Amino acid sequence: MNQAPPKGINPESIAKHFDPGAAESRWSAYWDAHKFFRSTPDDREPYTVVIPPPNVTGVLHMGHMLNNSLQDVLVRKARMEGYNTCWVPGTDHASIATEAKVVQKLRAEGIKKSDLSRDEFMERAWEWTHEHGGVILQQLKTLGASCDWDRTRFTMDEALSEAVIETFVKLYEDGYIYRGMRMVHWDPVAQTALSDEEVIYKEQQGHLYHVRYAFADDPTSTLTIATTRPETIMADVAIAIHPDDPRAATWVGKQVHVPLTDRTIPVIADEYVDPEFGTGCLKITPAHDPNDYEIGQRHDLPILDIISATGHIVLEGSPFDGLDRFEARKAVAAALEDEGVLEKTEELVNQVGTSERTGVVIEPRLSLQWFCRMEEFAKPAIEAVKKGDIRFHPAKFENTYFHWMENIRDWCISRQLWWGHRIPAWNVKGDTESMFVARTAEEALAKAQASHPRGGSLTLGDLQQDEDVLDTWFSSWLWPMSVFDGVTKPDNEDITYYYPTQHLVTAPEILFFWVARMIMAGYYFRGEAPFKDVVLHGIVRDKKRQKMSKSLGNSPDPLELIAQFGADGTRFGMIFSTPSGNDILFDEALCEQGRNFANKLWNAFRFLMLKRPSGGDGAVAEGAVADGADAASEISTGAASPAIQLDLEPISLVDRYMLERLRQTVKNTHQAFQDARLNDALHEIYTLLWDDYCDWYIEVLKPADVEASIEPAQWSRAMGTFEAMIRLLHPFMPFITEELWHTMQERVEGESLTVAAFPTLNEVGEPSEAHVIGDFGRVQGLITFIRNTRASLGLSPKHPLEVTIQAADADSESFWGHQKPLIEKLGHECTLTAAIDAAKPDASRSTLVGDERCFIPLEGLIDVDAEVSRLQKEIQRLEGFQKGIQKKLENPKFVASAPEEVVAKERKKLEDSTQSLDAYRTMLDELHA
RNA sequence: GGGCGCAUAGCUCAGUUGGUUUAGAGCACCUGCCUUACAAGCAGGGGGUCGGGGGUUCGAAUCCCUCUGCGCCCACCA
Repeated sequence: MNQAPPKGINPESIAKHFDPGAAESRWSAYWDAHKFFRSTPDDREPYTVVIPPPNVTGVLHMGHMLNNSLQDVLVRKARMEGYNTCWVPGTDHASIATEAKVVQKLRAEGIKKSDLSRDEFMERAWEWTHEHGGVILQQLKTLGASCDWDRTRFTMDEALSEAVIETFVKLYEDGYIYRGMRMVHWDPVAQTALSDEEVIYKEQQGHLYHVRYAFADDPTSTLTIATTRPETIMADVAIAIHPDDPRAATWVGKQVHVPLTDRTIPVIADEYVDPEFGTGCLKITPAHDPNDYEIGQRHDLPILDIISATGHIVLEGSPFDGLDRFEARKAVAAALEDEGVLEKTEELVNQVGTSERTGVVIEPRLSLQWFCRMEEFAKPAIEAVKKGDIRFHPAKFENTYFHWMENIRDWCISRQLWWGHRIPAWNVKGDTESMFVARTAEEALAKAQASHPRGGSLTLGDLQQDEDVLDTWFSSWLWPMSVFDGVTKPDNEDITYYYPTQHLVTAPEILFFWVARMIMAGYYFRGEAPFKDVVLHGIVRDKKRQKMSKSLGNSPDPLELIAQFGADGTRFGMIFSTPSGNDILFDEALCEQGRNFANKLWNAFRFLMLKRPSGGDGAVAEGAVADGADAASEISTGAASPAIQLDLEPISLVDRYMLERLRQTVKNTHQAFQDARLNDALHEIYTLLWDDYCDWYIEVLKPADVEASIEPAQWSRAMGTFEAMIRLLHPFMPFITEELWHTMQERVEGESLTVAAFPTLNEVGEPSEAHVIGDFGRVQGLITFIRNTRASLGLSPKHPLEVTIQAADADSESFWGHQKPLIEKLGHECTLTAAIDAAKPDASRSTLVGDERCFIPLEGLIDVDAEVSRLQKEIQRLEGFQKGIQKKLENPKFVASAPEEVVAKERKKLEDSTQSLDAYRTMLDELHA
C-alpha cells in the first residue's frame, strides 16, 4: 500500500521548490491502489465520458495531451461533485493506419503483404498490436488521466467486434446497407477504397494538354479537347460539348477518331460541360472520372477500364501496357506529340485528391463496394442539435454540422484491407451474385440452403466470405454504446446506467467522421443521444501556426515536457491558453508558466506552514490581523495545530475581502464549466490564488515580528481558505493539490482530494459584499500610491513616508482609522494620518484615493515642475472626459431618448468627475503656492 | 464555386442584450529590488481608438452595408 507523506511534517523541511516527479508517481500509485477511478453502477447519478480512442499502436502526441487534459478536468470535477464518475479508456484498431505500419514493418523484413496469407498477415498484425498496443494509455496515466482503467476496451475486442457484426447485419436487414458499383476514391498503394473524408485535396502544378481529334467523316477537320490526364485517352468513349455551344449544332452526332487508337466515338451534348473552360470540349472516360461516369450513365455510354488496382495501364498489345499511370502520362503525351495531334500544353494549377494515409494521388475507380444509406439517420441527429438536446461548445460548430448533415451522402463502408472487422457476407463459390449476410458462416449457410438454387446440398466449404473489412469508423460510431456492450446486450446494467454519456471532448477535425456518426448511431440503436455536450478544442500548432506533426519535427515530446515541468505544469500550460474551439499556439513557455504557478502555490503553502502556530484549537479569540502574533511560537514536529477551517463570518476587512473573492471565483468557475470554458475557469482560480491570496492576503498576514507565527484563529482561517482553493484547483492540477492537501493536516489512509467536495456556492455562499471589494480597493489604491511614489522617485522601498489623507467625512475618517495598521504594514515604514481637517503638508506629492485627497510630503525630493505636469496631465484627462459627457447631456435628443437611468448615470459621472477635477485643481494651486 | 467564421496592445485572447468613469487579461517588454514563503520571485511602469470606408442611433469595439486580409468546412472544373 502506498502511504501518504509522513505525518506531523516538520515545516522547516519543506523544500523551497516543488518537486513534481516524486509527488506524481506517489499519488498515481495511491489513486491506483485505492481505486478512486473505478466505477460500477450504484444509486448515485452517473457521469460518463468515453475517451476518443487513440490508435492502438500510436504514441502520445500534443493533441492527445490537450484532449485528455480537458477530459480529465471535467471528469475530476464531476467526481468531486459526487457523481458516480466513469471515464472509459480504450484504443482504436485504426484499420488503414495500423495495416500500413504492419506492411511497412514486414517490408523492412523483406516480406511483401502478398507473400502472406490473410491469416498469416493477421497473426503478424496482432503481434504488432500486442507489442505496441496500449503504450499510449500508459502514457496517459503519466498525465494524470483518471480513467477507470479496468474498463479499457479495444475496438477489435471480441465483444466490440461482435457489436460491429450485429450492427452490420441489422442495418442490412433493415435495408440501410447495400452493395453497388460505384466510382470510389481508390488508393493504389494501399489498394483500397477511401471515404470522401479520407481524401485530402492538394494544389498541384499540372499541365493542360490540348489534343486534336479528327472527325471520322472528314479527317481534315478536327476538334480540340483539353485534358490533364492524356493517359486516359485510350479509354475515351465520347466527346461532350455544351448544348448551347454554337458548335454543338453541327458536331453533335458526328463521330471522331480517338488518337493512338483505331476507335471512333460520338460527340454528345451535355450541360455539365463548361464552355469557358479549356476548349469547351470534354473527353469522356467513364471508368476514370466521377463526372464522366455520371455523364456516361446519362448517355448510356460503354465503360472502358484501362487502369489497374495498382495504378498501371492495362491495355494488351499497346506500347503503354503495364506502365505506371504517371509514366504513361508522359509517354502518351510524347506519342500525341509525335502524331502531331498535341496542339499545345498549358501550365495549370489544379486540385488533386490525395490519400490521407499514404499520400498518393487518388485514382477514381469503379468497384463493387458496400454502402450505408445515411439520409434517414441524419434527421433525428439534426433535430437533436436544433432542439438543444446536444450542445456544441463552442456553438459555432453547429453551423458546420448542419451543413454537412443536410447534404449527407451514402457512406462507403468497405475497405480492401485485412486489418479490421471482416464484412459478414458470404457468397456461394462460383456464384458471385449470391450474397448472404449473417452473423456467422453457419447462419449464412442456413440462409443459403434456404434460398440458393443449390439449396440443401451446400456445405460450409461452398461458401466464401467477402474479402473486405469495414471502415474503422464503422466500429467507432458505436463506441459510446459498445464499450458498455450496449449493442449486443441492450438491456445490461452498465449501458442502462451509464448511457447516455455527458461530455464528448474531441477536435472539430473529426466532427463528421466520428461525432455526427455517433449521434446518428445513438438515435438509431437506442433512440437517444450518445452524449449531451460536445466540447470541441483546437489543433495544437507551433508558434508559426504550423500543425504539430512528426514529419515536421516541431512537436515536443509530451513525456519530456512532463519530466521537465511536471504533469501539473504541462496540464496548466495546455489548458490555460486554449480558448475554447480555437487552435492553441503551443510554446514551452506555457508549461513553464504552469510550473511557476505550481511553485507559487507550493510556497504560499510553505509560508503558512512556517508560520503555523503551535498548539491551539482554532478557537482562539479574534485579534486584529495586523497586530501580529504575540510570542514567537515554536514549530515542532507533530505538535497539534489549529483546525483548518473556512470561516464564513470573518471580521477583518482583508478576511472579508478574501472570502468575497473566493465566492466570486466559485461562482465564475461554475459558470465557466457550464459553458465549457475551462481556460476561463482556470484563469479565475489562477488570479484568485496569485493576485488576491499571495500578493495581498499573505502580505497582510505576515506578522510584524519576523520570528512570530500567525495568530491561531487567523491561521485557521487562512489555511481554510487555502484548502478551499486547492479543491477548486484540483481538477486542473491534481498532483500538487493532492500533495498539499495531505501535507496540510493528517489524513487517514484512503482519504483523497480526488473524492473531496468541489467548492460550491452552497458551501461558501453567494458573493454578497460588493462594498468589501470596494473598501479593500481603497486600501489597495493607497498602497499602490505609496509604492509608486517611492518607485518613481527612485527611493528605497523602505524610505520612511508620512501619508496624510483629508477624509471626506466622519465615516471615512473612522474607516482609515481602522485601516491604519494595515496601511502602515503594507506601506513599509510609513505613518498614516487621516482626518477631516488634516492639514496639507508642504512640498508634497498628492493624489486622489477614491475621492479623497492624499498627500505625501517629500521636502527636497520632488521636482515641483514634474509634479505640476503630472497633475496637469490628470486634469487634462478629466477635462477631456467631462467634455464628452457634457456634449451628451447638452444634446436634447440624448436627454429625451436615452433611458432615464443612463442619463442619471451620466449626470453622476459628471458630478463625480467635477469633484475630482476640483480636487486636482486645488492640489495644483497648492503646489504653486 | 457554395457555406460558415474571424480581424481589439509585440503575441494569444476577453469584452455578455449598443450606454459603470475615452477598452481588459495573460505572456512579452522597460525600471528598481535577493523586502519576514517563492528571483520558478517582489514592486512599479509604458503600450491599443478596437482592419479600411460608409450607414443606423442621442450614443457603436458592440447592429447593418461594403472593401481588404485571414481561417475553416463542403463541392471539386476537365
